[in-house]
Amino acid sequence: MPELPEVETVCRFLAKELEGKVIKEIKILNPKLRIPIPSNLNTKLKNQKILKILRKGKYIVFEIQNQEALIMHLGMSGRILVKNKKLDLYHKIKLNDKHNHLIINFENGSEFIFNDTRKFGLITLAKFTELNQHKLFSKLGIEPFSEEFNRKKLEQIFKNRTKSIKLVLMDSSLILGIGNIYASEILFRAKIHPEKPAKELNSKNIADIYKQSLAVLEDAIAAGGSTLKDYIKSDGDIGYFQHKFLVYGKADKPCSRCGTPISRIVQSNRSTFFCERCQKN
DNA sequence: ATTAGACCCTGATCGC
DNA sequence: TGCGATCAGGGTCTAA
Repeated sequence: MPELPEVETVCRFLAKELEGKVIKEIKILNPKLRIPIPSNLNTKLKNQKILKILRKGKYIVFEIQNQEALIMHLGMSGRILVKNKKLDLYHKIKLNDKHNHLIINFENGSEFIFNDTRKFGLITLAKFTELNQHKLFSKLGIEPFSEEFNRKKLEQIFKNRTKSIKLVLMDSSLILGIGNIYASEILFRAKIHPEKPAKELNSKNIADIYKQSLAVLEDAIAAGGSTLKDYIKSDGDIGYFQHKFLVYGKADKPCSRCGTPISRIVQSNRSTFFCERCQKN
């Protein structure tokens, strides 16, 4: 379920909590995920220090002292729990342990748990220096928070593309990190119809999409960050954050801008929410 | 090459 | 209470 902002928030928390920490032991409870968890994880990573934790699209990458890269993806239902003695005192909300896939114990007593009900997530290993050539990363699109992401580049991506703009925004081989929720939110704020073929957008539309993409993602990260504090105090779970959305999940509710009931349609098996009246472009 | 749709898996919820 | 249909914020594979 997490999109770029949620993964970013998780990454920041993990970085704060685990960078510089040394892995004591990794236990694989259930290797069955989108890619099976490699059985040699513990052998490869035991007694190794975590140098850095970073985000690539919706992937989380742990740079390990021995130049291995531990790669994780949360899929739809993946959640991460970090517990240490202090947090454990406050630990109230329990995940269903049945879906714990992996536990990492650290030398300082912290415990990291990867939990994924639907098993669409993944945990795997790669060489850190060869990350960009890795099968998972080699054909990824542009990162919204990078120099590459600008109006010109968007224009280029949209040009000659018959695909609907909503599906283009969600296509991770073109643009990274925008998922089903934020695609709807961005188009609402940019006042563009989700089924509009990308190539039909004019330069004003493109400028709006550029601006609103960044704004929506930044807002969500900010919201995640502020939520995080409270989350950690009461619970080690850093998987889910509830943001307030303008259109997502609001079918039949009045549009916040004009009062027209929000529409729900299906594009490529995914729900899209939009306002027929506001999003005519 | 590009696109829409089926599919992977489990659980919650809704209508009958 | 039970049952089926539908839905859920991910990506990948395939057929056209």
